[in-house]
Amino acid sequence: MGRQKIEIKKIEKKNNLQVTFSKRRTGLFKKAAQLGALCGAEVAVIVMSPAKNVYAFGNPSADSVIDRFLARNSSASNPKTTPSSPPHDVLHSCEAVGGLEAVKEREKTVEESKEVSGGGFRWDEPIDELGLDELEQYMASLEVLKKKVRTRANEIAMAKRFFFEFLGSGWNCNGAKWSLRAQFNKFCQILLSVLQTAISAREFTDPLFFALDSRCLVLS
Amino acid sequence: MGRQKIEIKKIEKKNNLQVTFSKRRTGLFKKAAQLGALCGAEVAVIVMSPAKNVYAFGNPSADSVIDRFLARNSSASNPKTTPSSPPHDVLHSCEAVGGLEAVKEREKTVEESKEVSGGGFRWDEPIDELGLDELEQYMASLEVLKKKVRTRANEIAMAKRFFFEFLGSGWNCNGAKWSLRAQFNKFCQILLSVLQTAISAREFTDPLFFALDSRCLVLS
DNA sequence: AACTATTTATAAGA
DNA sequence: GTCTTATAAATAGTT
Repeated sequence: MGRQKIEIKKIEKKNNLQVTFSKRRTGLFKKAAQLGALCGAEVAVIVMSPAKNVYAFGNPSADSVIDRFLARNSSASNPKTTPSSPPHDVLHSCEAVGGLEAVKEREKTVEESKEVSGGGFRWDEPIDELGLDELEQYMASLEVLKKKVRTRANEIAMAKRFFFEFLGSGWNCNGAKWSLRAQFNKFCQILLSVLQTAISAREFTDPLFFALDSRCLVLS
Repeated sequence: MGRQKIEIKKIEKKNNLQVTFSKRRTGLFKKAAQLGALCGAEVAVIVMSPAKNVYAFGNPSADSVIDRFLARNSSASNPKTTPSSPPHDVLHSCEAVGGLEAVKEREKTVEESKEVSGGGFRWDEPIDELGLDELEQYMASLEVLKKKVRTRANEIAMAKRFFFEFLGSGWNCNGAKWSLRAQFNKFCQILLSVLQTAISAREFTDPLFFALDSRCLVLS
């Protein structure tokens, strides 16, 4: 929102970063204050700069809000987060989000990206019976997948970095078995992080969640 | 910022309030995500509606930022609770740091909830050198984690189903090795689906994506 | 849940 | 840091 549009990615010029950090931190606090004033909501915002300076805003106070937040998260009863939404509601909401055309469009896109991303690698193939040779083949297909992902034209920046960070490490190790385990470990980390971030970042009325949800039902 | 200017004071019409709360909460989270992405800052935002529903955003996670915030505040250094020159409406609701006892109490709570989530299972522990016995132990801890997740109070409906679908299958198989591979395979499927769905379903200006993005950089 | 007229935030420049 | 200004982004009211 200024003289020109900027991409939302890490600002490289340190001078710019400092200025933007200040301006946007101020803006964020202002928005938080307005939300509190307009809606009678309790709000806490904590910001740590890259240099680890801490800034906080709270209405009525950061502490009180954090206090309640933590209390709620460790208490036994939590009305908002009780597991009560039936699958049928979920499906309904999912469809309502985009409309039928949008859903079909999305399905097409998913199909396409499956084909492009897959690179001949069968994600759903059982690997329990594979020997070492086959495991090496398995890893080779992952290599192909890696290349395909690398060249996929419409891969957006985020997904790209996500994949590249993952694919770029732990690949050139000694044995397939080692890689498998290492990869398993890494997947655990990543998935857990994805979930934690998602849980803390979004409402559960979010389309993405419904999509994930039905996806998982299919996968299970 | 709309059809007409509004005063920043409590909205009386309940219908309006609900709508504005939703819109502005979303906007606030988005701003927070952008600040995190642009400046590499850690950000946590907690919002409680008048009806006491809790919404949180965190980069890398609300808990981690709160954790650091409390740690810093209890170590007697001076946090910059009030940034250099905020507008008056912000200033008056910026707050001073709370008492030491309350902080310690909270830290305990944080530790507890960490333990509950982890179930004694170390996600970041290398598993490359483990023998079969240890793998069985490994799986046993996953069983514990499974139980803990099952009973964790603040697990929301979606995340619960997501986890349960995953944890509920392929668990009671013959050997740890089989399970490892099966789990790896399943993780591949799920993660890929998560990404594909996310990629096709959402804009990349979405807060979740920024959150995921910085998360991944940390993980790599 | 979309749309759009406006207001507000802010990127770049002084 | 401050102030200014052109532009991008958020959003109040509307359908």
